[in-house]
Amino acid sequence: MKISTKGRYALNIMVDIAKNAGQEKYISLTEIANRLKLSNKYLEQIISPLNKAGLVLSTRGNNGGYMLSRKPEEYKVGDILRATEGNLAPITCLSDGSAKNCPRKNQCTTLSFWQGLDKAIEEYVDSKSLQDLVNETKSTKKYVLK
Amino acid sequence: MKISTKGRYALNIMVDIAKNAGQEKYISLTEIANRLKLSNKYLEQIISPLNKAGLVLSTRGNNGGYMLSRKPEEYKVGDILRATEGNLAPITCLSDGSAKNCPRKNQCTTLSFWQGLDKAIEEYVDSKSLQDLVNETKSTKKYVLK
DNA sequence: ATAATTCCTACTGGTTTTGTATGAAATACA
DNA sequence: TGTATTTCATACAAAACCAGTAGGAATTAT
Repeated sequence: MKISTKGRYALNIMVDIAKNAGQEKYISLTEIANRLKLSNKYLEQIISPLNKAGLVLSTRGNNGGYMLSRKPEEYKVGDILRATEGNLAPITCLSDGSAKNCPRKNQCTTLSFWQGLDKAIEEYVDSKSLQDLVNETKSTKKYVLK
Repeated sequence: MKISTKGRYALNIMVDIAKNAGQEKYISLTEIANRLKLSNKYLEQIISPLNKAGLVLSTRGNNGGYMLSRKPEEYKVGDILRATEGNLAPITCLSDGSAKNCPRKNQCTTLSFWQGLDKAIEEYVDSKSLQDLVNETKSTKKYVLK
């Protein structure tokens, strides 16, 4: 029951953009990758679905890059994860819809349990916003003061 | 974010035992596999950790098999899933404990989000019992009456 | 003895994950 | 206009993981 690096890195990317560009300007993936210490090329593949889903805006060419399309508080974390992970449903028959016309539907004693788990997950990830993550940034005050 | 067949089949096995043997007698895996229409050999591998974790009791030899070690209402579904899936934590650094001494711990803006997701999942799976699943069995009355 | 059963471990084909690699298309700027 | 920079698209590949199959040893009732 693991989230892949795509989902994890996608959150990191979005937090990085929120903190370093927001909706003010475009920043390049190279810049983001350097800060996150992750492969530029791999991040390209991860930001692509975010771009297609309209979660970020992009421009090509020199001085191009990405920026947020909304305010950080207007992104549910669930939006970001679903765009990159595909679907958070814990079992396939829920995510591909096959549960609805499953021949064993009436004999299945676990379906509603899984539906409940799916709901618990969706409700949690949709209860948090990108701004909530940005707010997690630890204060560096003690180092500054010293 | 998918549960593997191990976790899914483990629940099916436990429900089957609860419905057909409970703590009264031992039933063989062959019998269970036939009812579930799953591979006997594969189920052997799945029931093994359940046995080692003490969630079922077993006897070998002729007329051997498995039975529950407790009443169905005394199993949290989470117990069964954790025994077979290993761990339900959505990211590795939570399940292997590496988050605690992670060098980037203070810069990590997503850790508490993932901890919260983990908690939401654990709380849900621990709020349901094996008996809850058994109770999901649909009535076959309409067929009987017909 | 024999048949039935759990228990143990190795193997395997397929899929998914986690990237790398190559290059085309677009853009700013000198 | 040419060059550097950037996104965008697609192919490739190693490693890990998943979902089972296979063979046989140990145990037990009859």
